[in-house]
Amino acid sequence: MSKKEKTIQAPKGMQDILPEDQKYWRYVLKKAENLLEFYGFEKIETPVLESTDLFFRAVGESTDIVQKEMYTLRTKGGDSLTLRPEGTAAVMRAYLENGMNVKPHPVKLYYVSPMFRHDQPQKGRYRQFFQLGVETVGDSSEAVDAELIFLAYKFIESLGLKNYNVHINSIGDQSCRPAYLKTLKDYYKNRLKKSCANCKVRFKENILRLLDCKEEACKELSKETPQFVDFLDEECHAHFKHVLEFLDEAKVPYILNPHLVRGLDYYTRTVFEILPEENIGAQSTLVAGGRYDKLIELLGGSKTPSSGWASGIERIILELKEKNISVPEIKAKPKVFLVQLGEAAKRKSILLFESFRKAGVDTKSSLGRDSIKSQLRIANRLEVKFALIFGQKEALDDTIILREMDTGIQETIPLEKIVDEVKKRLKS
RNA sequence: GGGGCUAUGGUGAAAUGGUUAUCACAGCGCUCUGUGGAAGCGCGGUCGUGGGUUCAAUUCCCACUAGCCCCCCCA
Repeated sequence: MSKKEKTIQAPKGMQDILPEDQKYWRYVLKKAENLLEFYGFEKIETPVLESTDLFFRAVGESTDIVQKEMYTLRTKGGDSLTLRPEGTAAVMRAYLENGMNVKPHPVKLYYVSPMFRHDQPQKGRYRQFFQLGVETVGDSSEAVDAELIFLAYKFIESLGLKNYNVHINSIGDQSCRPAYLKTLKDYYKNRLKKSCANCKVRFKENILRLLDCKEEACKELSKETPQFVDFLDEECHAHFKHVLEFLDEAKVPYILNPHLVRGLDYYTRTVFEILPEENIGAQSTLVAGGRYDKLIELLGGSKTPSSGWASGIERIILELKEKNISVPEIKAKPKVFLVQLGEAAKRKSILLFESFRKAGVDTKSSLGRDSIKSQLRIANRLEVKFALIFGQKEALDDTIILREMDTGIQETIPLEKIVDEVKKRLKS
């Protein structure tokens, strides 16, 4: 008695994308591609693994992503590599490494790639998930931010999703942020005992994060918080103002959200998210992004102000399904089914089938089956228009029976004419 | 890292502390090596894993694992 082997499951939080779901993926990717290519973005792929150091430097050591969510492994040679938790850092590394800084700027790039974060899986959140990322590198203009936000919004809209808002804020830059952080510190100093344990840590490590804490007590506190807009220096303020003016012009609905900050350290100035009107929980964010003027310098490049966003594909697809948005089917229904009987016919069937492929006629067959009954049953289930019956007799005298499935009318046709005959009848 | 719910053929469900675990759908095979949509019959589960309670566990208890969901956080 042989024992059955235990079956193996996919790792926690990782899922198969099954054939029946492919139509959603193709739909979303096609929409994104069409839109972005038109706007001059070029596709880039980077390795799944990067030096761990890249994310330490780019994403920030104090962030949750780096502190507790990275899949890090050591190579036999002793290097520390990490499955990328996000795309921007890797793409900027590729930008520098491949000398894209000599290209005309801005360099506009996009990618659709799997990202990996070791956190608790739940709705719309997986340990391996695909991100569509879009980056405009080397342009500090407010128009770039506005265009990116516009594109993000158009992307959502083009999918058929309605009632989404852009939430937007500015978190300043190196010159004005310190003053704001100091004010924030002063504000919280006396009130810290009212806030949650996490926020007490954040107070020391990343005080900006106090603003978007979801704890009730902290929410209360942050209502009264001095707002960053009032502390932006002249340049940042003008930049932000102009972004908003562009958005007004482009008719992108936005909501100023002074509590919007980002979980990654590299952001400066503009930050934004796209959320459904009815649900503003963290995991319903469909797109998030912002400007990162200092990132490339952090990675050893020269001053290259840039901006971008990312969108979780699984989340988008979940949303499409929830909103009952229909997407086109991928596979056309086959038109013809080839039924074969007997060894000789079966052998000849291979090339016959191929001649239908060459002629562009969508054909199916089941060479493994022998009985005419079971083959016709499949033909029927596939709802083909014609069945071709190719038996011993036909194989011998080079003919084939063409059966119209609806009527059951059959006709014997010379083998060399069958492809043309089927094509002709499919047209009429 | 914390919490809630769940785990029975491929799928969806049922029942049960005690011979052979039930049903529907799907799959495959046969009735049917020359004609489909129908019908009939058959095949397929060591009841997630490990331990405990018990004469006896798929059933009760515990742990683990996984799934779903929530907090945290992110896309």
